[in-house]
Amino acid sequence: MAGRPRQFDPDTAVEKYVELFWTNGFERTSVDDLQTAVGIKRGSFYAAFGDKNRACTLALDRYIGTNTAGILAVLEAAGNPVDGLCAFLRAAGRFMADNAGRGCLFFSLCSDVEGLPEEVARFLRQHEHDFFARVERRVRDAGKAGLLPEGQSSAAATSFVRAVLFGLNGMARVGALERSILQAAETAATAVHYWPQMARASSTRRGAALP
Amino acid sequence: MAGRPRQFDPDTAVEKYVELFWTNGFERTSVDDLQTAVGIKRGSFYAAFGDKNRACTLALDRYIGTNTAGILAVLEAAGNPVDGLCAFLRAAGRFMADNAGRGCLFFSLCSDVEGLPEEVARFLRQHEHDFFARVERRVRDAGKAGLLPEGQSSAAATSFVRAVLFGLNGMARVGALERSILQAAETAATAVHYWPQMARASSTRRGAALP
DNA sequence: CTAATAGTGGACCATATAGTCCATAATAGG
DNA sequence: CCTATTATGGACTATATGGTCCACTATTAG
Repeated sequence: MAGRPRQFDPDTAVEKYVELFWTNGFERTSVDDLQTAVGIKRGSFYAAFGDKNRACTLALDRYIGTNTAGILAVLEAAGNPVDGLCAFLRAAGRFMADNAGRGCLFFSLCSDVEGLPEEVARFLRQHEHDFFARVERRVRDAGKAGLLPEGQSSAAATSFVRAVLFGLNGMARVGALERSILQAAETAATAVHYWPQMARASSTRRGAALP
Repeated sequence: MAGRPRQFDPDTAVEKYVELFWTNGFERTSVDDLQTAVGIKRGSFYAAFGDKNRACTLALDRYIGTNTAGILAVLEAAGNPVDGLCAFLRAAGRFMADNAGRGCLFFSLCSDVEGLPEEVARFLRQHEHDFFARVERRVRDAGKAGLLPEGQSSAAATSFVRAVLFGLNGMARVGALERSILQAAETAATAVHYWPQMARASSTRRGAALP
């Protein structure tokens, strides 16, 4: 097969795209930005990547393969599921603190999924589902070991973890201090650690029962 | 003072702006949307509101005066600070669950503050600061009563609450189930309830100490 | 050397956007 | 009634955007 060889490396291009989408979000990253970051022109960009949505999806995929996968590895590394969850929350805190101002590309795009093109949105929803399925697996293990708050489903406990992760991301994005982010993660981890000692409902509770 | 009378009510216009910015965010709400929602033309819009940034700030101010203030009232209503914090978290959960897909206008804009025009960003930062100052006041009260996790600063505990709130918002925006959001809030509230019984560091901890 | 193939630059297009301008219309005070 | 004053419609501008097109160029297989 003949043809003129590409004059840029699509792989390192995607790396730059990760950076752009991460720092500026989907809408505020223009095709122009994508071109100039790689030093190519429109023709080359569209030939290589199809369109902005695909470029974003590729960037996301790359991002997940590096950063997100790394955090999930922490979740699954520890022998004890509760230790895994705690280490996971702390690692997430560390990560968010290290990315003050922008947080996590994956969670940030997820938080804005309603406003994204369907193609990107589908990709995100799929991966968000998979991500928390892995969290829930770990939480279920904790449940089998009797380490969840009394009477609480693993779905409920997973929801808490999900909220904390989205929350740490939000904090990073509002520009919270590194220390605040780490403290929040730490407090969440401590709570998880104490799950086995928590009863589900307290006498002062107001809300209705939640299975 | 003479002059042609306005043919629309700026107050109800702002109400519609709240709805628009809340549902679509800042960028995805165009000046055109703002016009047509009120049934006015460009001249009238700019004469009445100045520009898009001011319209957004007005909408935010209105939103805070109704929704945000309402939630803060829950925080401060209960006699016991811990009960206040728990009720506050549950109320936030309820609110987010009731606003699946869009969450809270205030927190959502905060989470995107880096990408907003400076005028709006300043307004947001100011109010975010005030908001959590009020939370922290309540947390400090809890601290005085010895109700924080052992050795944990009120700043740290406040950060946790902050993360949970941003997290509930994120969950609402990813389209989490109503039940998941409520469960997350409930689990967080339970954790707060158990603060007095938590020691700060556990033997299995890894992270460095955080004052 | 030649032809088929694939990449490149950059002009071009349609559309959307925030914001300006101004002639016209509707008031209230004199 | 007249005039100063304010609001209105809507044309207009400048700019940015995602995306298409195509003549041109650099390859390699034969």
